[in-house]
Amino acid sequence: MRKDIKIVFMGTPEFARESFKGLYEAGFNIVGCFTNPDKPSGRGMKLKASAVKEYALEKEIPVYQPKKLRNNEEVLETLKELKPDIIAVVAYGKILPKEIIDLPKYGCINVHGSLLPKYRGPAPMQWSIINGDKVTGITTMFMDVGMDTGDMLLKEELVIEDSYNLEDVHDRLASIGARLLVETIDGVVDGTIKRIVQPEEGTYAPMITRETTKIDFKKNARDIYNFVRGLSPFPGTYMEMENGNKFKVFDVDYVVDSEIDKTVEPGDILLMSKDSLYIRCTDGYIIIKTIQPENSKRMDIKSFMAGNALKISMLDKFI
RNA sequence: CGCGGGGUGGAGCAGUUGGCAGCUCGUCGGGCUCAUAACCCGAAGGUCACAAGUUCGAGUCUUGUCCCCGCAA
Repeated sequence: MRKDIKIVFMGTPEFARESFKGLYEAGFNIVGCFTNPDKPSGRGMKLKASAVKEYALEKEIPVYQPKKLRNNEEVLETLKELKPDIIAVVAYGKILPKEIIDLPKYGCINVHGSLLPKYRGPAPMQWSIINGDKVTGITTMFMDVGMDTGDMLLKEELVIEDSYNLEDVHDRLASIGARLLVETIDGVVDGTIKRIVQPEEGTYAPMITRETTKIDFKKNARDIYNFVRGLSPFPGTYMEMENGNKFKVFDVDYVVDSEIDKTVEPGDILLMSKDSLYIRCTDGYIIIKTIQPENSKRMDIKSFMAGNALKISMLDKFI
């Protein structure tokens, strides 16, 4: 009976909340949840609770928000008192020390947003889209002390449609993850699941930083397209003009054109009209569809060109 | 009191040292005839967020209030 299985859940953002919700609705006995401390965010820097905390409060599950886990006696004591059979970890944002990993009877189970051993690390979904992968998925695994290197349990693939952006992939993987986590725990408890050792070699998906979200027009059209959708709608990408103006870009189309005017260089404006803006890249051009000027909100290109056309001229160049 | 931007006709914006409220688009009507991004003419539509103040006169200056947004997390 699921009700007899005591679970401690650890997670922070929305992606984790889906799994949390999945476990709760599946009827497991969730005895507590760990999530990152409330952080100042939004306008006015007011403290904001994580998505997981909000859900926990709603379901009246005890919440713990330690700043650190390593060498933290209090956390260890708390966990020993909770006596979890399983600790389920989804996008928690902290590395678990060995003494916690070894604590639960059945171990610690993690949901990861890629087909391991590809894309270990913090941003698997983003990089799989950016790299133009056709397929990604969810892997559940037993945690070990490494970064997403534990023994794998269940996998499920997701086809990345050409039209998907990060939000599409994120939402789909979040719900697959929730379902797979429940299946995994069922399987681990009744012993019907077998663990698969990961190959040593894998790839790593590093954190996305602000600096890595700039569009480089010296790349191919298809790569830029993947780059933009892999980072939309959050955190978004941006393009920068020679004069320092920056524009966030959330949605683009692309055209590969070998006949393209060679007098126009990558980064140059190929064409602008009342409702369009085409920018040259290496093997074609990028059609801007959704844009956001600095200090303004995002808008479709038509609205943008209606009011901001004077701020951009054909002579401007994106760098 | 984290930093910053803004509230002007349906949308996006401009509005200089305070002096009749504009632009691009859309809408409606008409013409042309079909335009490799952009055809032409005309019309409707605004208590310039709200309140008070300074002034002969405030979208524009001062003060207060409400609302919205970006960065950063």
